[in-house]
Amino acid sequence: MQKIKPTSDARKTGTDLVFSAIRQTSPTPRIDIVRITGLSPATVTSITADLIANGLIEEVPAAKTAKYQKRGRPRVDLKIRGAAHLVAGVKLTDKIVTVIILDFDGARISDFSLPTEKPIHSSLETVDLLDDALKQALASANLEISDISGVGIGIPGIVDGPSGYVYWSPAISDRKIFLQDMLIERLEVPVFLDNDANLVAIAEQRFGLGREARNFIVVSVEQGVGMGIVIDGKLHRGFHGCGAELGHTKVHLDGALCRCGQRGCLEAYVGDYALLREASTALDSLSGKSPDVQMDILLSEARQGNQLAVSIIERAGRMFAMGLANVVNIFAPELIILAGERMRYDYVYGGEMIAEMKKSIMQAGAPSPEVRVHKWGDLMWAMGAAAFAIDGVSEIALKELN
Amino acid sequence: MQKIKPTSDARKTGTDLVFSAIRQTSPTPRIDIVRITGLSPATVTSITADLIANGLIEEVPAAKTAKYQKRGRPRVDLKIRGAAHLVAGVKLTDKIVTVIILDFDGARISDFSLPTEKPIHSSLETVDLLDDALKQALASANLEISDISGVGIGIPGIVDGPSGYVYWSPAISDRKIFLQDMLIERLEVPVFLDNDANLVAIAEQRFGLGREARNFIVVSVEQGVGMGIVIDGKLHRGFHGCGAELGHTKVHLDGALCRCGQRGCLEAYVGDYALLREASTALDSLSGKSPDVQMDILLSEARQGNQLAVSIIERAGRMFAMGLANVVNIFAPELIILAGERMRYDYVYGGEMIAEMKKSIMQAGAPSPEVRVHKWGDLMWAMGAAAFAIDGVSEIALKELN
DNA sequence: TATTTTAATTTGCTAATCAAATTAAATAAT
DNA sequence: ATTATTTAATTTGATTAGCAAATTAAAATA
Repeated sequence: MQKIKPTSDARKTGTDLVFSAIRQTSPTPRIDIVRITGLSPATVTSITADLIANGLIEEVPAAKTAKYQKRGRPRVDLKIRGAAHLVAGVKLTDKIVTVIILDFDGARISDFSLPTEKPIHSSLETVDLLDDALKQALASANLEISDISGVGIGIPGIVDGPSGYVYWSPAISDRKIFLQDMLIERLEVPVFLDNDANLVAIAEQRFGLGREARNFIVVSVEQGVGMGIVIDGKLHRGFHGCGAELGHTKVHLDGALCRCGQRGCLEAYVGDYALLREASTALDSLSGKSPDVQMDILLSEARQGNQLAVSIIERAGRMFAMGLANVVNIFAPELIILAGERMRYDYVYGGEMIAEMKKSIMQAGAPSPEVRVHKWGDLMWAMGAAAFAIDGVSEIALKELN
Repeated sequence: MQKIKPTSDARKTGTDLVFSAIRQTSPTPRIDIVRITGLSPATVTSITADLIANGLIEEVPAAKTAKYQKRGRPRVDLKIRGAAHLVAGVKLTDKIVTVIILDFDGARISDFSLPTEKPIHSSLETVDLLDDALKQALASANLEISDISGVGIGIPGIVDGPSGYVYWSPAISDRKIFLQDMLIERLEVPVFLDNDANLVAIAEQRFGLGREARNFIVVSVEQGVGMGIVIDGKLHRGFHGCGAELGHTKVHLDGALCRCGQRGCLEAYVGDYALLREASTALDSLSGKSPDVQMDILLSEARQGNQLAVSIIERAGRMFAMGLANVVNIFAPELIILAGERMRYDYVYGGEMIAEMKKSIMQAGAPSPEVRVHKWGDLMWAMGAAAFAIDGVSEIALKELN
């Protein structure tokens, strides 16, 4: 006759609910938490007291900008207690290792970067490299490894996030490595590893434009085209844990050759090397220059109206629109975030591309997603890694909270 | 100091957990439910007693095929009590309305179909038509509408499942209609409306190949190409509630014209009309025949080795593979179910297509999804609608369980 | 100074759930 | 046949997450 509730692991406890509500709306009074979580005021009082006692959150006596509160007992805002933990976020690319140190509330403590000596390292060298970069970053901020509660690491390639297993990465010479385990052993702190594009999505969710959306995708362009998918507030990684491969989505049957060996991949039309491949046969001015310079030339030629350059860029934009439209047709997010640091990818982020994409969505009256461009600074990727670490550390902290 | 759990709506209560565990593993003893749900034996006893008392489940004294149980008190299997409720599933197409009646356990009670007089109806006529078909189906099984606890209805087009709002359907002349509300008013039973492809996915999840998977996609081919996505055991509908549009995924920039008005849609390469469009310019034998007959001719020509027919079919298969690979690259499901009734779509379901698709997935060592073909009978679509109704009725029943 | 208003806390209870002990129903061992 | 063993299910008694209702807190307004 009696009714029953479970204590199963997957389900969120009240404490988790409250904590993530606070994290989402940062300085927020208890009544708002009541509204967000649906818990009773009594319960919220009890839980928040517990969290404060454990140092995970704190009251900020300064009430919020008066706003709609005219009279009555003033609200007391709650926020994540930054001092509770420090985390590091590390981004590995072929050229540079970037490290950022954030407090538990996401405030930047310091950042650091270290150029790599060569583009590809073995897994052992990678561990050395990351260890080295982290230690230097800590030293420059007068910190020690023991001050850090967790390290998030984003690397390009095919990575199984939950297990920290790397199938393949363009920055690492060997394949199928348990990189997370190797790093945990070396660094002696909790390490959270994932594909870099996934981590950018987490950064958008925590600190960026994804704070209010529960279903969105983040497309990030660096060398390749990366994508992170957030469904129902949760990063979707697919069953093998590796997330999505927008760059290797096919946009043309038997199309252009991609560096992955397949044909017709989106990346083979919009990646730097793909553009230069076309441009080099048409623009003499490129010969002998480095790829970066070549790209600059191509883009400035296009801006100045060189028809050839324009047509190359335009086609890339249209292909990109097509790839994006496919994601929308399949997934129907409420929001698409185009996140990136480089202004030079104008052709990708431009209004024309977005218009083209919207034209390619099967609509028949259903609302189409909002598209927003987020031009982060160059620490975007490391921020994502750090955000991931904060998530991981939070989980541990809440579990230990007993 | 005290720890707190929520009663929020979204979260599953123990009763929900137990009920869905039983539904998934059908005749199953209590200890297995203990293992599946993680609840304690005491709790399972209590909850199942409650469910039995309310008539939603029942004990089946005949123990399971002895198997691994050597001695000890014999297990008592539990299953959904079929007699608890009856539901109807209705599938609307331009040619026919199919109705199936299932009991609460998914056993077929009867089925019925009614050809439509014209391919497109107004929304009011559609309500009449569905009402009529349902009533006739009930009559033929000696049932009345009051015997039915819910009706699931699958229609093609852009449908917001949760709200039962139809943006557009090829079978209905007017747009933007609150069809579910209209039907509830007319039929006076709970009505659950959704896109037909989504409902096939639910059927696979409940009765078919998706019973053991938590992340899978179901691709169903009828006139168009439909897809249902199940993520984490839940149907993914996207934020506008309309599910995925695989058929209007773009596989060619500025490609073939689709009946949706856009260019390069997958459907414009693999749909019947697309194949016939090509074939009619090349195969004289087609002229003057009806589309169905034309398709039969085309396919039999291809089987007999007519190179022209073969090349048309082959290209469609490759395009299909490309569209499917894109879904895999984006979603990474563990299982792809190709569900359909018609043998004639061999070219779609064939091993070559699957091989082609697997070649087009970005892998680098990550496991690729299993592909399974499920050739249902012609009641597949109605079964899906009925499965959806069972879900809906279950939810209501559990909520009322006080 | 009293009243109103809103936020937060306290108090006391309810119900979901579990741990541990017990009973049930079978097989295996003596 | 009787007893021991094994596994399934139930009962008993406690625990605790969470709520409703009452209370206190801290402000603005009358």
